[in-house]
Amino acid sequence: MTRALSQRQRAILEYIERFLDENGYPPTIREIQHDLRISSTSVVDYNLNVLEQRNLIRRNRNISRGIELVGRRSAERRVVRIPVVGQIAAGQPLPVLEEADPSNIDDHIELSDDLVGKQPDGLFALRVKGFSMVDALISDGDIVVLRRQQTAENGETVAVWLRREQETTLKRFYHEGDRVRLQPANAMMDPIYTTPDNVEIQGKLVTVLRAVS
Amino acid sequence: MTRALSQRQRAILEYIERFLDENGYPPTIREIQHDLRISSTSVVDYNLNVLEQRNLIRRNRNISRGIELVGRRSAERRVVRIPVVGQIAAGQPLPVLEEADPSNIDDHIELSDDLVGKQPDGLFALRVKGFSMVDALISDGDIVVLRRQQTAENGETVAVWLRREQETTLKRFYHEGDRVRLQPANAMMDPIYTTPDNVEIQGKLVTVLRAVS
DNA sequence: CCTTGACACGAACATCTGTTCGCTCGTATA
DNA sequence: TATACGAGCGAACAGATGTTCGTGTCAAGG
Repeated sequence: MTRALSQRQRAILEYIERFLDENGYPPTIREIQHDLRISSTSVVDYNLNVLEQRNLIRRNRNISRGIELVGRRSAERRVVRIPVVGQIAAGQPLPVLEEADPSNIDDHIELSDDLVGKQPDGLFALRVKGFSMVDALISDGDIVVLRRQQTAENGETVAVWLRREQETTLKRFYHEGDRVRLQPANAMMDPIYTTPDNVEIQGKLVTVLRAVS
Repeated sequence: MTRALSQRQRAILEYIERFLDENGYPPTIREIQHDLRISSTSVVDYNLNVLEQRNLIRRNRNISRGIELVGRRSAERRVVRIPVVGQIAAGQPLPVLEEADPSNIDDHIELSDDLVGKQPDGLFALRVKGFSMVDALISDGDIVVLRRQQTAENGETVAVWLRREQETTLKRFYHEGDRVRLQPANAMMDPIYTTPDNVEIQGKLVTVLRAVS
C-alpha cells in the first residue's frame, strides 16, 4: 500500500527542511521548482500532494508558503526560553525582576517545557553563588529556575527571604499553626522553625540545573 | 536613542511569535493587520520597518511571508535533543545504549547547548532512582546527562561501575599511582579508594537536571 | 494493440501579498 | 504661527504565488 517515496519526492522533502532551517519560512512552489530544476510548478504541486497524503507535510490551501513539516513544529514548540536575571546568594535578597521587554535580558536558558510545567509565565532563573544551599542539594554554580509567587502551598519548595536573618534560602515550606517550618531537601539536615512574619516568599522552585565543568 | 517599543510594535512582535509557533510559517502583513484590528496594511508595514531597524525581525523584500524573527531560528538550532535511555540506580549497571535511529526512543529532553557543550554526540540521559547519590548532590528523580566515554581525566565527574561492589556511582575521578580515588561532590563526605581494575567508566557527567514537583 | 495509472509538462488564471503614495492628526520645537 | 516629525490611514498597483487543465510519456497488465 504505502510505496516508497520517489527520488523526486525525497528531494523535495529534504529541500523543504533545508530551506526552513536556512530561512525560517517555507519555500514557494516555484522556489522548489527552480532549485530542483523541475520543469513545471504543477509537478511540484503533484508531488507535494503525494507528500501530504503520506502525512509528511501539511499544506494550507491558497496560502503562499503554506507548507508545514509534520512533527517538526511541535517539537520546537516545547522549548521554553527563560531569562537569567541575576544571582542568588545567602546574604542577599533576590534581584528585582523588572518587567522590561525580554530583548533587554541577554542571558537566557532554554528548556523543554516538561521540566518547567506548561506555563512559561513568571519564570525566571538565577545563578547560585556559594554553598549555602547544599542542604537543598544545590551547589555553587547551579542555576535555579523559579516561578514568581508570593504565597506557597505546604510542601512546596520556595525561595524565601528571612527578614531577621537577612538571608535567602531554599526550603520546603510548611505552615504549622502559628509557626513556619522550613525543611531542607536533604533529609539528613534539621528544619528551621520561625514565624510567618519573618518569611518573605520570593518564588517557587521549578527546576535545578547543573552544568558540570 | 533607542526608545521603547510602542504598544503596537510589541503586539505585532508577539503576534508574529505566536503565529509562527502555531503555523510553522510567518504571517502576512494583512493577517497581522486583520487580527490586530489595524486599519491599514501600511501601518503594519511602517511598524515592521521599525522592528527591523531595532534588529528584532528581518524582512525579506518582495517575498510573501518573508518575516524572520531575529535570534529565534538560530536559538532553536542551539537546542540539542538528548534521548533518555533508562534509569541509573545503585545496584544496576547502566543500560546499554543501542545505536538505533533516534526516532525509536520516545523520551527526550531538550537543552540549550551551553549546558552540555558544543557536540551533542554521545550524549544520553538517565533518570536517577533512589538516594544513593545524594553525596553527589543528586537525588531521586533527577535526570543526569552523560557523555559516553571509557576513560576519564583526573578531576572529571564520571559514572563508574564498581565491579566488586556491583554498584553504579557518580564520583570525581582521580588516578593516583596504582590506586583510584573516587571523591564525592559533597565535600563533607569521605572518598572511596579502590584499584583501577575495579572501576569501569561508563560516561562523563555533563549536566544534572531536577524538575521539582 | 489497447487501457490504465503514475508521473511529468507548460501555460493561463486568479488570488494572495508586499509596496507605494498622498493625506491627516497631534505633539513638539523654533 | 510655521515647521518638523512620528504615527496612522486608505486606496491603488504590481509582483509573487498557488491552482487548474489539457496534453504527453511510459511501463504494466489485459
